[in-house]
Amino acid sequence: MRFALVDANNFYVSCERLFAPQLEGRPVVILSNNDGCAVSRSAEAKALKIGMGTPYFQWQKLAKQQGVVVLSSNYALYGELSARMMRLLGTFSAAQEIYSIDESFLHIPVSGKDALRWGSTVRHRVRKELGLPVCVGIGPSKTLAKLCNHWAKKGRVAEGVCDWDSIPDDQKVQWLQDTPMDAVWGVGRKLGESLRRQNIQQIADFLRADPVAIRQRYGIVLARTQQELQGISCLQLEQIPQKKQHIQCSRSFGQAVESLTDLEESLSVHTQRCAAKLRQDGQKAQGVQIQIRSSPHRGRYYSGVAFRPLANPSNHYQDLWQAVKAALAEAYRPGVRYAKSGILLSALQDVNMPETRSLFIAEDDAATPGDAQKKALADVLTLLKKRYGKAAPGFGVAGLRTERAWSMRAGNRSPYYLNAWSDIPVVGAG
DNA sequence: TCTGGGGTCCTAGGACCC
DNA sequence: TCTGGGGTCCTAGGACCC
Repeated sequence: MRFALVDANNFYVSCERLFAPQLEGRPVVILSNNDGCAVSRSAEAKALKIGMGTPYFQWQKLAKQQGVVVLSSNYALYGELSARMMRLLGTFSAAQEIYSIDESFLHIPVSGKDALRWGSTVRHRVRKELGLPVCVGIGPSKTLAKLCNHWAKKGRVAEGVCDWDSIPDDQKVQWLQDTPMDAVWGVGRKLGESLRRQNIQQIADFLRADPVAIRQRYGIVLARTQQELQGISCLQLEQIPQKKQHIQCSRSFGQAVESLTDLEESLSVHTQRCAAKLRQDGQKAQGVQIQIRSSPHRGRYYSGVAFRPLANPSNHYQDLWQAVKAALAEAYRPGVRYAKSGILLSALQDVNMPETRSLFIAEDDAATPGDAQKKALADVLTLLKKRYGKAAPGFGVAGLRTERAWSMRAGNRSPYYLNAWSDIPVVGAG
């Protein structure tokens, strides 16, 4: 069995260019939430040495001088285009794993040298039907498919398709000799540094290293990576998305806040998003953790974390909110300039599994709404959300004010081309 | 002035048990 | 002076991914 990894080229930038063709050939950078750091860069922007994940203020001047187009991120747009791309990719193979917003692993449905032609077809159809540029890496393991995709993106092969089995042997030796370890899937900055200290610089060094020593020093994960690079497949395609073990929602504030009220508002919004994610995943939570913290980059750092178990497993806002409020009271310290708040739901369980309920809470207490009523209300709110988006009603302290001190900054967001009639471009309107 | 968000997995260390 | 061994469970923190 061989694997393909199909990965879009600077996906967010490519999405923006679809609707703004004048951005072709120009340096373009997409910023993270709050216009914080660079998360997607066109080839031209990479050439200007604007690093992935670097804070905007560090290269703002350069961007201005060089005429870089800087955009806030528009996740509604990227999400919709991602869904279309994944649907199309799914038609090329019986087995697909959606690995990230812009990547899919696929089983290759053809054998031998036909793989190259198959990859080329995939690439051309995605380009033609969706307008998105992608590269295809093909190999006998997921890690080698990833590596070949990396080489394809670096332009080492013609046509953006790189097949491990089609690389001439002498070339393979050469590439393994000149590709550094941190290009490998699963090897980041720290591991890369540590390996370098062990005199393992390039992939070829790593392939020569003693597997027992690797297993002992670095653990099972890297030992597996070594096997995968040798063409022994250890990682299977995960076609059915696993249920999540944690669900979290957090956001940095547009500007620092100090008041309990502001923190409550933001946490209430996170609680509603978390509850929606939980129901979407078909799960209930048994515990809630909140975190409020100041900026780690300035002044004295404060991080307040508090946990509350839920009396009964739940996926309803009303129950979660009780726990969140209690946790907030514990974690809050006055006088701190808070930069971020977040919620983490843990001990999740399938809604269909039998649950252990509290002995001490009367199930038929008429004073509190029962689960059926909460569910009915949640369903209605979900529908309204779908129809009216941000304008839909929500619970409690959230949604009272539309302009909040803590709202995100998004100075230059593109229109919702695919989600709002009013934002659809009109051909010929200039 | 200004530094994202949401996941996973692994390991170390402490509490506790017999 | 000298203070066991082996197991489980939980949590915190680190590293990685995109």
